Amino acid sequence: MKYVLDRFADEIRSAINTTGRVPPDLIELAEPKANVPADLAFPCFRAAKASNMAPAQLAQQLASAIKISRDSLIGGVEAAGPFLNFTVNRRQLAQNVLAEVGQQGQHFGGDDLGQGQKVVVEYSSPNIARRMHVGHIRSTIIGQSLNNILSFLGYETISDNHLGDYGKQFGTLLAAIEKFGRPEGEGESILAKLEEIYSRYNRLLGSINADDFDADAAGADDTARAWSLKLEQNDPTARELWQWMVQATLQANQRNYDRLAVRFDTQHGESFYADMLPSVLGQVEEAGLAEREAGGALVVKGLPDRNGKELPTFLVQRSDGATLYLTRDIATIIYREQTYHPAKIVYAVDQRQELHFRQVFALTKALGYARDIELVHVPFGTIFGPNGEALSTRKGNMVYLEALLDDAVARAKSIIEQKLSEGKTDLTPEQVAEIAEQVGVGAVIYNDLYQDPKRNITLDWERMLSFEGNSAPYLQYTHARCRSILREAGTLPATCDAQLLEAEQELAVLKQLARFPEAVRRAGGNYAPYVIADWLYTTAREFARFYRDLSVLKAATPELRAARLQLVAATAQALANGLALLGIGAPERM
RNA sequence: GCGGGCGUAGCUCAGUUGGAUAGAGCAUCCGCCUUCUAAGCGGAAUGUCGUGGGUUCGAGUCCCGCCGCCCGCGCCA
Repeated sequence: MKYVLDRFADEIRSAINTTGRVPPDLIELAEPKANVPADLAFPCFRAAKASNMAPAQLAQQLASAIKISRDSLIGGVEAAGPFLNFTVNRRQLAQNVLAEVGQQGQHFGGDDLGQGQKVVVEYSSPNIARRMHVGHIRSTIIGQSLNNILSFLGYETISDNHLGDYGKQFGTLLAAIEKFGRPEGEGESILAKLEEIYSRYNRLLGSINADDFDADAAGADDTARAWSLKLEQNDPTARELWQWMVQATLQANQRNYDRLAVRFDTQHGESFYADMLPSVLGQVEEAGLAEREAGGALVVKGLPDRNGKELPTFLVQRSDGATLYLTRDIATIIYREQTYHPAKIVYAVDQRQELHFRQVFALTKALGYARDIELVHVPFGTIFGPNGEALSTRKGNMVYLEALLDDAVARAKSIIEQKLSEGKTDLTPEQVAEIAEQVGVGAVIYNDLYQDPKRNITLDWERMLSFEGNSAPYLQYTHARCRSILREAGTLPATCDAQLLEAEQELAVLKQLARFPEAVRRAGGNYAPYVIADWLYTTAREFARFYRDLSVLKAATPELRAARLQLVAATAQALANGLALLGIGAPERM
């Protein structure tokens, strides 16, 4: 899809090309630094070298050779040393941007580049019978945003919550329920109780490490093993209890998902693929990719990754015959290939799984599957406690998602109430509650999306719940200010003369709006929601300057007022679109 | 040991396939609410871009070495 800045760049390339002085493959455009009074530049170094000329000389020649028609998007061209600088035609830009936002509304910024292609996005993936904690927040928030962005780019996305509902911890859980009784309650409290009896049972086994399942339960407890076996053999009692745990977990998590605007198309847990495992193992062995060791384990050695590097040895089957999650991940890819035929499968999963995914992807491809599927692991860093210490249930410093959201919302509420008492805003109690929810939750989401996901995060409550500067509330506030002006104005004029928007502040906002589509494409291409966050923040700042200097409602003429109102409406729309891609709400007032 | 990630202002981070004077927020200091919401705006101050080489017209960005921090490397997920 071509937006106004795309056409602007096309026109420039074509104009340079028409001069016949630059080979087409050397026409590369770059965005000038902020201090340069130009919108797009052609650095002439390479082209000059090719034609044995000084760069500045070529720039000069090109500048005089290029002719600009009256209705062109190019407003001007000028040589600045070795750079050929182009400025956009302000009037054309204003008209085009306002028309694009006006016509496309909530679709402005979207694209059709993913048309006809499916993408499976796997994220969140919490464990059954456990509360969602900081470890799941990132996957959930980043994954949902990626899903939104890819969908906005025209891909048909299938969001999948790959629940941890399989594995040996369920034997222990069933044994724990048998011993301590089935917990009662509602929502997360029931999960908290399950965690409690689980770790109590683990302590019985002599394990204190209940947090990351590395307890070596071998030989420790026959009961847990027996339950594990029963579950695998579809024993009715075991199945019923397991089913109940799954349901209780889904129900509790759903509340968090609703608050975070997280939606799944499917929630197939690992157990969903259980039937496929024997076949996968058979294929691995048949293909000669793995060796059966004396103990019975099936081991893959020396498998090259996509760069030809040898991967460390890994197991696809334990010596006791059980499968591993790597095996299940392969089955999952095969299922997705056969069911959806996706162009990509995107995993929003912890950075520490990097090797795991290289192994999964390599073995899957080696088996002949997913040949046409781009398998993408989008890794993110770890969240540490305020002092940089690791968070764990064991240490008692774990941060749970629901509590975190509640904290943020409470904080937002008290700030709104303060504004109310200062007479700075006027809201009903219902509105206060609703806005506090959007603002508080938005702050938490934004804290996770405003930077490159690869970075680790050290929790800092002050910053996380900061409502100033580069934060979700600031963006929401800017949106609310726009809406406030539009409310005061009453009806929005149907048409306006966009050419009246000639002030620098207006132009800066218009340019920023025009950059949104490219920001969305870059966010999608790099699996980087922070690109959207960056764009939102810059847009809000530009709008704040406009807001400070130029009155909309008291504009000098009715025509100018109408044009500015359209600009405000477009800004509000674009901000709302960007926030939606991050999963953040845009309240009408604050 | 091998592999992955990170290193930019006191703190938290941006910095497109190499391009023009390295940018924000927070914190600090100084200003701005009779005027569309001050969750805002303006100004001041803050940098051997971890380090040493190399590539070239040009390197925070690419290549190599080194240092520091985090993580991963068969029977957990």
